[in-house]
Amino acid sequence: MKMLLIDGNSVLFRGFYATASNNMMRTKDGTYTNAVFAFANMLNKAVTMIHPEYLVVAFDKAKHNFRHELSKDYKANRKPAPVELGPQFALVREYLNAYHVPYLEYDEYEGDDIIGTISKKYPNVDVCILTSDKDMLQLLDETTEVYFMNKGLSDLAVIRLDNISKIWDVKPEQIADLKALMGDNSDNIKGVTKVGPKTGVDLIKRYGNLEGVYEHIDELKGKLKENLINDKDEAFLGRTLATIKTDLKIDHVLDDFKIDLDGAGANRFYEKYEMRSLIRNHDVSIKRSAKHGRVSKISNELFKDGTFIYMDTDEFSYYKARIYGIVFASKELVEYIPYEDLIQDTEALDYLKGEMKKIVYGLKHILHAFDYRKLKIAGHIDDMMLMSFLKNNYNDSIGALLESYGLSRSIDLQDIYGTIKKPKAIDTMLQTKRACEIASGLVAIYDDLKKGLIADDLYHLYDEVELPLTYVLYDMEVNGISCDAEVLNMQAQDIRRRMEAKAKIIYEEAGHEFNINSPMQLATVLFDELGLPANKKRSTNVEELEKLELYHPIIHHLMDYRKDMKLYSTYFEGLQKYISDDGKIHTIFSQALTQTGRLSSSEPNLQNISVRDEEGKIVRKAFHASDGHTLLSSDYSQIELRVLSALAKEKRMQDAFSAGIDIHTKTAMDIFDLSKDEVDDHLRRKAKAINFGVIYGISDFGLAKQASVSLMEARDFISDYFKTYPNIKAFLDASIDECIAKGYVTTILGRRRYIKEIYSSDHRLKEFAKRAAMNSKVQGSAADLIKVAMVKIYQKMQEKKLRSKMVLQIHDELIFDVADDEREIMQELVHDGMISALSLDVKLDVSMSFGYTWYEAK
DNA sequence: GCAATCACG
DNA sequence: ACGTACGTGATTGCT
Repeated sequence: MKMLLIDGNSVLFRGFYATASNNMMRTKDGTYTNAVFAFANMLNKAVTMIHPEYLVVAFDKAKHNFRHELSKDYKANRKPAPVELGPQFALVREYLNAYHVPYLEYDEYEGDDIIGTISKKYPNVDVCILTSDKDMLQLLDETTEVYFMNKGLSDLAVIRLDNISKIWDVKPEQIADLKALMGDNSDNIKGVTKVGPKTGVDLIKRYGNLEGVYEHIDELKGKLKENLINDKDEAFLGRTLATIKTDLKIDHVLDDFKIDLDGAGANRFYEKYEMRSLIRNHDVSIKRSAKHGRVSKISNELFKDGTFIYMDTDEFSYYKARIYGIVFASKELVEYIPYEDLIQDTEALDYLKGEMKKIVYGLKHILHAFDYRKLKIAGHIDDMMLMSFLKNNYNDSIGALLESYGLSRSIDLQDIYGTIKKPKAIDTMLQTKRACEIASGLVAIYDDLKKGLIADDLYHLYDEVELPLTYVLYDMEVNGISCDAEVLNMQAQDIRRRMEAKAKIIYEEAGHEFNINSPMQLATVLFDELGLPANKKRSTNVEELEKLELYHPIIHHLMDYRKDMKLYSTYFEGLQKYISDDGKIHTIFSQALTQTGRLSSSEPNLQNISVRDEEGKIVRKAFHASDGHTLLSSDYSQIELRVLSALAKEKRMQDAFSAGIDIHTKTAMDIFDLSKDEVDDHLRRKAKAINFGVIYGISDFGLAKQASVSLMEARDFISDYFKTYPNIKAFLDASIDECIAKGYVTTILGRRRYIKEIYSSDHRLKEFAKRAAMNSKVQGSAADLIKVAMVKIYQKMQEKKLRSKMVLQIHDELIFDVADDEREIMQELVHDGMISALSLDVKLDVSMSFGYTWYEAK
């Protein structure tokens, strides 16, 4: 049996100084908490290390005791505690009460004496003393050890009889005598003049104790002897003061100290005083088991709030993720159930598929992983990944989320599982620890996060758009889109032959072979060997190559080669490896990634399949509908400009959209003050460039480059544009002002993008922030719009039990795999869903087209 | 692992 | 006087 005795004042003091700084830990209302935080940390660390059956904390009271009676100087030079520490004496008692840790304090005794007495009182109990006071070492014996706090909070030195020499080279019972000789400034024990640790230890080792020293006083000589004689009374008094008493009358029985921690109580304390990182550290049931009854206990406890379900997985596979285990977590319990146990635990499985509310991180991934293993999860499920994405713009990073709440980052996923190339042998202890820490961290954050969403007016966006959308995207990912490997491969071979021929020509022009794919080697050939005029950065991108086209025939071939290389490696060849056994490509839609609220698509990216030129566009011939189905492509026309005109309330532009006039032509007419017939292709291109420029966050330089006009001309365009559309100008200015005022900009549904660069003193960054602020409102609102449309259309399709499937989203375009007998209903449903997703102050328009392949449906 | 390039909206 | 269009992902070469 073990008992942990904590020297309260000593631990609190040392904890305070270990964490003291200019910017000390304090709560929102200014209460300093650093010492209590450190105290709690040490207490929990010791409890974890020792696993005591008994626990008690002893404090000093700032009263007079027998030592003061003996010496008026005792502790007389003590300075009062720093003002930041003072109130924490009461706070630590509140903490101990909350945690159900017994503590003792007496007017007439010091903490040391309480600990001394208890440590000697129970011969059958092994005693561990947590302190930072070296005096305590005098209590060491066969059954007593001291856990000694060093400088920081990180390590605890365990001092036993056999290693006491680490601190003092004397025996425990000699420590008071040693102190009597050398004195102790903190207690104002004067000691013998000119005797310090060195002489003191020397004397004690030679003569055993004070009595021994004075019996042999004649063996000493000189000043030392003189001082010893002069200070004899002082020395004996000092020993009495320094001796920890072990015979106090303490009115307690052992059972009073029986450990009975109230983890939930401690958690409430941590919550109240904003020490959330400690929440996971208390003695929750971090276990690896599937003990019968455990899960039902969780469900009973947390029926109202929901239980946290954390899926422990590596990141090697998305659709067929390996589930190592599931953590069930609540505020009181954290339990890791290994997969092998889980699948036999009917209670746990029933709980998962039952209607009780659950909270997860990354729902869509869990749905896939569960589906692959034939596991079920149902009920209302909150997804903290989506919540934190909306609240803080954290893109799919548990680490960042936990850290932002003052919780430590926990162990990196890669430290447990390694990488796909270098998988690790799994340390199950570490694995369990990590998963449980994350789960309990997320539990601690949930309420706050939800409150934050509501406070930031983001809850509707979460609950009515993002969360339902997760199920839509899950379905789209499951559906996939059929892709014919043969079609891709035929083209791939064609292109490869074409490229090889091109390469030969290029080598001839260059005079030797080199790696055309290496921009560095290519730059050498072009700028050094062929002597073509180099740009500042020796860039070889198309933009620069185009400028060189007239200088040398090699340029044209290079551009062809580059284009073919891209098509070959990324599309015609590259896409083939993503075709699964079902003949389909299943992309992954990231819902919590982009800065603006758009989706992103990866493995493979199906949002950047070639379309702009004919050679590339034929990739789309490989994507086709399933049997008895036809692909339907439906895209918003000019969605971002329409959103802009609505947000800016720019009547002239809104009217043009309502009238169905070509917007770029209309812009050219308006800014150049021309009739429709006077606007030629060239002018329309300029107008188009400026329209795009406005969406991207206008800059004269960017426009000049894009529209190939002079900087002067670009400035004039912009000035004319803003004169024509003054509300656009006002809107853009207001967007920047909003960003400066609040640190973020909002979309039509309240989605936020934080742009801290707006406060940068770096001109470049600040200008970027302004453009991003302008663009994000438009791009983000358009993203809101199509997300709502997707949810509405999906719900309608479910209601009507249609067999057609939504398969892709490309920012302003939706692709459906439509059952042939559902073409009419789908056309109407999709059209209406997209047009009326949100009520905007502008007419929306979609263009729709059917085709067996994606190429034809355009 | 990063830079350069280029595919899309 | 800065050096710039906004948002993504995949491939390649190179350190």
